[in-house]
Amino acid sequence: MNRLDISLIRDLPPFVGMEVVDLQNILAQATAHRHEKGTTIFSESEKANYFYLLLDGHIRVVKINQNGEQMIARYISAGESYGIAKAIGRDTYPANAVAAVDCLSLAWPTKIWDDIILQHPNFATNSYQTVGKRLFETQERMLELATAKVEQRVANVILKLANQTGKKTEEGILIDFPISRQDISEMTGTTLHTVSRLMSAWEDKGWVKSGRQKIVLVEGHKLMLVATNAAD
Amino acid sequence: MNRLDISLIRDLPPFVGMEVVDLQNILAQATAHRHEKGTTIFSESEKANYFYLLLDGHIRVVKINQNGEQMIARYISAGESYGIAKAIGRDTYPANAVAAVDCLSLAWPTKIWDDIILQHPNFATNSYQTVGKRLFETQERMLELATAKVEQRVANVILKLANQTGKKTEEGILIDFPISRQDISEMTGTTLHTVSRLMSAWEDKGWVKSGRQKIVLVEGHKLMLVATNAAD
DNA sequence: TTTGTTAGTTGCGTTTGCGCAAACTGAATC
DNA sequence: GATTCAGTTTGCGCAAACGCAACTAACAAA
Repeated sequence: MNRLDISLIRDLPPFVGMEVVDLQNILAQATAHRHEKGTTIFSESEKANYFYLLLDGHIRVVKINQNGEQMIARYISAGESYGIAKAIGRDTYPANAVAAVDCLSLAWPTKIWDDIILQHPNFATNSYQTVGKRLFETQERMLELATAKVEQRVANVILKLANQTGKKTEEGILIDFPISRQDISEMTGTTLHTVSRLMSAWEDKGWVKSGRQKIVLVEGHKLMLVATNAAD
Repeated sequence: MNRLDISLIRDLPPFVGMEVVDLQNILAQATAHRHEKGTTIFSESEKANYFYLLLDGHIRVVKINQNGEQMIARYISAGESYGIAKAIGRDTYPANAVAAVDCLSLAWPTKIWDDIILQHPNFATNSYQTVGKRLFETQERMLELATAKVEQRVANVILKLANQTGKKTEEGILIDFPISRQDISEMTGTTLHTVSRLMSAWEDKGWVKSGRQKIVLVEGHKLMLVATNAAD
């Protein structure tokens, strides 16, 4: 196994302020994993043997119901930890994780979680904060799902994605990983058809440019108006 | 101020296995609060000066959007802690808490949170587990909101409430606090009209008995079929 | 007892968004 | 270059659920 360099993690939130020795110690227990685009990294209710830190790529966190209908709970971006079942007092994963593109992660055995938490209070604090933030965001999304119209929800999701993972280009802000109409629909609780219709309409107005699994946000403020219910 | 008796909390999950001295110490720092039905205990984004343990009653956790539309995020039952902003790495409350009936709580100043966590690992574990469970449940509800029909969602909510807070009576299982059609609609992302229509239909079939802010579940298995999409 | 208030019911028309189906497009593969 | 396939677009009809409005029922306060 290769020696991993502490520069990989040194500047990430969970590790700031840690001694070099500690970082080396933590890294020594990690293994690097490559996940090909489309691969399932872990599944819901599976035994949580590892917890992960995403170094590069994008991961889709997905919940599936009995009928096979699914919803994208969130996207994980580089620098974020995931699969941290222990942080939520579980020993199984609460959802499925799928690589949205080719990904690179560090993985630690879950059995060393307690040690790490104990020895690195900063890491602990950060983990619980992450969980807290996710709970808060999920509640916000639920409120939106319950009160906002499809149009607003779709506009909102595009704005959020552009904000989080957007790359400036000549045309506008490009969402930096392949994302389909189906994906958007699974984030907003609607159908790909409805998403397609909405996006076509916005494209006609010049607010977005989009193609196959590609979305470029051109006039963010216009979508903002849609998201905040400009109808009234 | 009255001396509080450790029997109040001794048997609750966060405190099991704690020494009597520790319990007394913790209790000595708590104050008892009475919250009249309908009172707002705290509001979203308000500074989290206290965290609470509900001794008696039921609390509604509510999120409100810009248009004043609201959604009930969850109900807190006796024995549960709430307002534990620190456990999710915040210093403001993430939602509003309203007493659904007259309530009795213990309150601790948030500034002693870190001490308690440090000195009582069991309390810490339990808190994080609580947060984790709430995250999981919220995600499940979001999935349901996104994929299930109104009818199923309403059926599900009634079943859950009956399960969690149900009291056996001659007629069936009574949901043990006043709950209106409006409340149900705010838990399921629909309107009180639709809830009323559904409940009337179920009442006609004899599956539930309901009145003013009262719901009795008569034939749970029938509602179960509705909840799990018996349509197909 | 009367009056006011809050909760619940129900009919009717409307709208949003779904479901189905068919066609189209661009990228990858052979 | 032909073929295949996944992703996308779009038309059309329909149903679920909403919104409005009017009315009724239960409870509380005067």
